[in-house]
Amino acid sequence: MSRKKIRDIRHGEFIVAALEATHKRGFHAVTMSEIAAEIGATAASINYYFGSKDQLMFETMRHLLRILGATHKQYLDVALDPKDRLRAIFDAHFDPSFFTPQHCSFWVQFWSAAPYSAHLERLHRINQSRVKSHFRAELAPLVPAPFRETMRRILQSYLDGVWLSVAQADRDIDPRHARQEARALIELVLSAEFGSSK
Amino acid sequence: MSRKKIRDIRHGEFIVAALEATHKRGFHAVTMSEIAAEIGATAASINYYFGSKDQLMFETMRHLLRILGATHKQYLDVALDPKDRLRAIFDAHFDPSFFTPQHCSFWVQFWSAAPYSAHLERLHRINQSRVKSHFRAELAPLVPAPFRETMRRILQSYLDGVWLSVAQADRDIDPRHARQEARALIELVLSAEFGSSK
DNA sequence: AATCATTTATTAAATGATCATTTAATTATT
DNA sequence: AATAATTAAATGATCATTTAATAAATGATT
Repeated sequence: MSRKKIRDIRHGEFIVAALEATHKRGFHAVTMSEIAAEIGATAASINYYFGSKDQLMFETMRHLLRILGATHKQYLDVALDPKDRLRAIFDAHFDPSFFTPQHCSFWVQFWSAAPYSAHLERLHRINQSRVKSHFRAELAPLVPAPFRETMRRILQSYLDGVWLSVAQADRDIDPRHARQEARALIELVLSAEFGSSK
Repeated sequence: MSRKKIRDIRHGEFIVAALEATHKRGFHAVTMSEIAAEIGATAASINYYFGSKDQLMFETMRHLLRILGATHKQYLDVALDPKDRLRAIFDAHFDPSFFTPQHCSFWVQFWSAAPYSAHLERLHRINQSRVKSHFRAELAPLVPAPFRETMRRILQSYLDGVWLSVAQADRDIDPRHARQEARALIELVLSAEFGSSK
């Protein structure tokens, strides 16, 4: 049980450190030493555990993706109807454990760095299409096919835009408020009169 | 008339070069030499004209902000009613001259860099509040006060989200399509039954 | 026009700073 | 004793920026 302990502990600690230090100094500006200092360690130890700075950033992003996926799953499991399932996507993204300046900030910087790194881009693509196909699936019973893609893009762009704004706000954001507005948008989208339906 | 010519020509050339090179290599990764090479010049000449790399990036962003502001103004000038004026904001952001991978890409990277540079943040804040107050003004005659801010945030987040997606798409985006979807969202927002109105 | 002095543009090479990464040694665990 | 964890110091690469020199344009004076 204690065979892998230290390695796993450090792994987690450095990921938290990377999130915190990156939020403070920026994805590119942040140095190995700053990240290490966050937990009173030294730059060399990051390489001991992760091999390189890029790998650490990669693992940190993967960590966020895992949290997001798991949180989403939790909400899905208790969703009762299609509308609930659609809400679950937003609820996951706006979960208090996730909807923080640190996370949104790292995420936005990851977005902007992804096109320039094969590894990051792969992660980004995987998540993007995961979210996309969930949106499509949940919208299917709610919106007629001809309007579905437009509605999906509206919802998905909105979602990204909200994270962007949190990454840039100094003030802390209230997750409940974000959810409330997301629900308003969902109502709007679903209340639309899609030509044929009226 | 030819007193300032060379200086002005180079100024413009280097800004175009910065946009192009940044799109290719990324905001932070791009080097002075790469930018200069874009127009067959040398890194030192950038400092001759701009003083520093930071200044060049700053001026490049200011250039984009000016274009956006001017384009918006053009659309406003021909808008006939409140709904047209609201559309003008989207039309400007999705103008073919502006809605390109280069521009959106630079813009997204600027967003992510802004919180870490006093200069950039100032630019960002100025533009953000300019757009915000336009949205507010145009929505005023169209949406009852209690819902206005929510609708504004929905529209503005959507707008940012679309640019984000363009920055990440390899394929070229069709400005007409973007406008069409923006109009769909506007219709949605304006067709909402705001409690009291029905 | 022609000459030369002055200012403006441009560059190649030098400078110096900053980092990620490596290495080689030290300390802690098992 | 053997392995794992940690670090201080060395290495080497990459850049932005400076410097010092050269080339090009300008313009004043014959």
